[in-house]
Amino acid sequence: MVEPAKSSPLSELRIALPSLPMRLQEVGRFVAANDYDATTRSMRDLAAEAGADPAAFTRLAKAIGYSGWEELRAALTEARRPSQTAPFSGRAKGRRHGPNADVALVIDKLQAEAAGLRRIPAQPIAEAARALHDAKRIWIAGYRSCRSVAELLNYELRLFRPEQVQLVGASGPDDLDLGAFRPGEAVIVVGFLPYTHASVRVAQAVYRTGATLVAIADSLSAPMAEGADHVLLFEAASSPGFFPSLTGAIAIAQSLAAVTFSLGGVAAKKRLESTEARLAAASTYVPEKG
Amino acid sequence: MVEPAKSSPLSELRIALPSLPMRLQEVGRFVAANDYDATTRSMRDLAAEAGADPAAFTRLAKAIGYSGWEELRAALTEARRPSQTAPFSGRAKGRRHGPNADVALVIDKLQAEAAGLRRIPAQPIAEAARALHDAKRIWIAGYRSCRSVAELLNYELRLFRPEQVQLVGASGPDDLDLGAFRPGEAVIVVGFLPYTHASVRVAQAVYRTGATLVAIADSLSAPMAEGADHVLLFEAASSPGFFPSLTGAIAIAQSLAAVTFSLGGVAAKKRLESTEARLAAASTYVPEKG
DNA sequence: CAATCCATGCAACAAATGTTTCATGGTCGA
DNA sequence: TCGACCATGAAACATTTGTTGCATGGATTG
Repeated sequence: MVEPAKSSPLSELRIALPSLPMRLQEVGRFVAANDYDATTRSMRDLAAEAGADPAAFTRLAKAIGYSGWEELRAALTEARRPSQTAPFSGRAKGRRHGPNADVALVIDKLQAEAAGLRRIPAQPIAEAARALHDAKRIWIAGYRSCRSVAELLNYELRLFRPEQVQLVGASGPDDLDLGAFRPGEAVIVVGFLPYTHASVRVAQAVYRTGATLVAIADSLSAPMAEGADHVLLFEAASSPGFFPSLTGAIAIAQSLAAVTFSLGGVAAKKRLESTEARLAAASTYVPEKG
Repeated sequence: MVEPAKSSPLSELRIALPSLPMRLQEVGRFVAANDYDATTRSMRDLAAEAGADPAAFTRLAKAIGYSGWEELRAALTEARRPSQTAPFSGRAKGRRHGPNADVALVIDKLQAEAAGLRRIPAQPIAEAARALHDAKRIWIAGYRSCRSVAELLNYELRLFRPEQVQLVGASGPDDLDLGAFRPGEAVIVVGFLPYTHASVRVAQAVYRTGATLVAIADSLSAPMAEGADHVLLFEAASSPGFFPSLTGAIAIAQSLAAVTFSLGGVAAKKRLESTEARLAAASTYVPEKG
């Protein structure tokens, strides 16, 4: 038999799963679903919880190419090892090539992003959320790669404030919306270096019209951050790679939405529930299986 | 003696550390620094690596108030369990009101997201990137809140592979694209609970057509993950709040793009540079000052 | 200086672990 | 229908696990 290219034990398991005997499939699914317990608890413990025979675990491991459960579990624990102390990162740093160089790159990147998240100031987010809560209407603008952030924010806010949240440029050219800002409304602009002209134009329009400006940016000196009422900073360049990191911006956006929702109290909750009910009625989602 | 408030076993360990015998301090520091290995490997193994006596571990555990090493390890294991709420969210939940409640919510959320990022397995991402690199064409699908992830991925990949990357449903109804998948092409599907019918349909179409399926999902048992060639897992429910977290998915998407780019070598680099040059010529961006 | 205490390594212990073997029951093909 | 085959559970196996008792050696105290 030709040995397939080595990969994550979990995916090995998953691809071999359909061709296995029924009981081993059950056990295999259990392992895949509880892989953390698989690495930490004992075989007999797992067997008891899965309602299966201990021997089934050994057999499963052998069926997918390991010498036994012990070896499978060792592979799982290595695969689950947190990125900060990853097995190869130390060695791989010496030689920047080879099969592990890619893994090292991913590990570095995730590690840097996690560190960047911890440096995001929390207080400004809470304050901005209050501003959003008080706003009669919320506009959201973001261009190019920042558009994903803007759309996410738009999506989540609309879940519980559907009529009052709107993407800039959603229903026509941006310029039409730029004149529609009013005092008492809030405008969120997302952007980082290099800054698009479009986002700067939005910021200037907000300034002119007297609306409240919330900037999500990578620097205090960003064009859309100047004169903003709330500036929420994240680190776009903190991680290796060739694109600015957006994880910080996404985390800010989601925190912002979460706090705004929590400020909304029972009214927001009711709104969210009715939205969810409508989506369920339209059978947008696959029903959960027991 | 008054028992201090129960907290993480690691912090219990740290505060008790200075008052311990020298050898137990060594061992304690070793455990604190390698707590992942402490939960997965055996006491004797750790002793060998730390250059200490196995018994020292039992003694250490007893010295800080546990019945033995086994109980200490169980506590460490529980503390490390993924998908749990942030360590100090318990405290924040106590006082859910007051002016700082919002800030606490944000801090909890960011902290949890950062922890979640570290638990993302790196290896599958590197493998999936290789699959993308080898693919003749790349399709990307994501619906509702996951659309932002899909669009970001689409944006970044198109920076250096413009003709070969495409959003499913970008140029018409989804159904047209579903029949266009071919073997040798790759399709990325992003989704988490609750899963949309649309994303599942895409996954099924991929399966039918023999293309390579890369799933970015929150669970191995997600409908689009079954039968996928690569499954990239993130924790959507790891952070407090009312909405699944997308930071993990974004981080995965960006890592995926970064590695794929790095695999592309000089050709990808040239492509990226020419794209940037075109954007600059169209004066999309505000020129940098200073 | 002597007596004591305590930290520390070693070795033996019982318990629990992963593995293997064997008997059983079911399924498929001739 | 019979035979071969395989999946499956129960029990026995050797190994490894965490623990504890004991001897040693250095530090502390009177």
